[in-house]
Amino acid sequence: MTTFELTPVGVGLGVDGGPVGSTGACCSPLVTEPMDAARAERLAASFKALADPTRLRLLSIVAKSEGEEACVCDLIEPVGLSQPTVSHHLKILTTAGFLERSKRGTWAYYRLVPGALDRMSQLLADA
Amino acid sequence: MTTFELTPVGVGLGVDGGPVGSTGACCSPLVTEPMDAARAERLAASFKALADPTRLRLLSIVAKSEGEEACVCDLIEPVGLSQPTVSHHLKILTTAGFLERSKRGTWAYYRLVPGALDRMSQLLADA
DNA sequence: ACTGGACATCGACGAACTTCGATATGTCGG
DNA sequence: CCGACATATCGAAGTTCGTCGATGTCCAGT
Repeated sequence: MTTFELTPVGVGLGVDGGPVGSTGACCSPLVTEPMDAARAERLAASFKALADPTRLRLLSIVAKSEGEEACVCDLIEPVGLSQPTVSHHLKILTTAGFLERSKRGTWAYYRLVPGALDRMSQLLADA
Repeated sequence: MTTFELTPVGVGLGVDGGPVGSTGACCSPLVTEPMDAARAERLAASFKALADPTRLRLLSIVAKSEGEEACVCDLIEPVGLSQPTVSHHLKILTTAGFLERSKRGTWAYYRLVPGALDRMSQLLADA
């Protein structure tokens, strides 16, 4: 597992419409800088955390829960998967910076990290 | 391959802060509807197309290219992968609705589909 | 202390993904 | 028509991912 990134970092796709030296037909050699591999890797890790239907549903359920938080037991039945699997997905979302965990008593409550999704939104908008 | 979706469809994560019948401690049985499986599947498919560093770099390069379009030969060298691999990624991005292809002569030119990324941005913002 | 419950971790299996070389398709110039 | 080139498609190999059952850990009652 390529170890998901800690937090979604803000970076655009890097558009600026700057004129590039136009070669006649094709294959102009200078694209200056596209998007460095490291940045692409981090961004992809964030999107990867969102690239699963179960995880999107988990985010949705947490978001619409009272107090904007939900414990694992609230999440197992709606998604229809085993408890270890749900726990696994929640860990991925937490490691990626979209959820935060707070344990109270026997239960573990998950809630949305305030600006996380908005930051991803901004990334795509700036593209 | 789970056949990527045709176009990113607009759907929010479904937040509305509505009060749910509060059971005493935990595990309230009624979450009404989180996000139907089909919607989650489509959204996840779109994110999956963005969940790869190479594809993000391809989008970036295309976006900052002159005329906002680039042929495959422009893309192979920057990402440092084989031509079949680049072609493969471009197909995924095209099938997902982020790129469109137009063949002129021997070359295939790819450009961003106008509202595609913005639509994804909106999805996350509405969450 | 012991039992029961909530959650996390581990190990394993099948499916999906990324990548490549080889090959097919299609286009232009001679 | 033929050879050179730009892309796409086709297996195949290696890796990653999603899922589960079994197990470990921690907390609250009795």
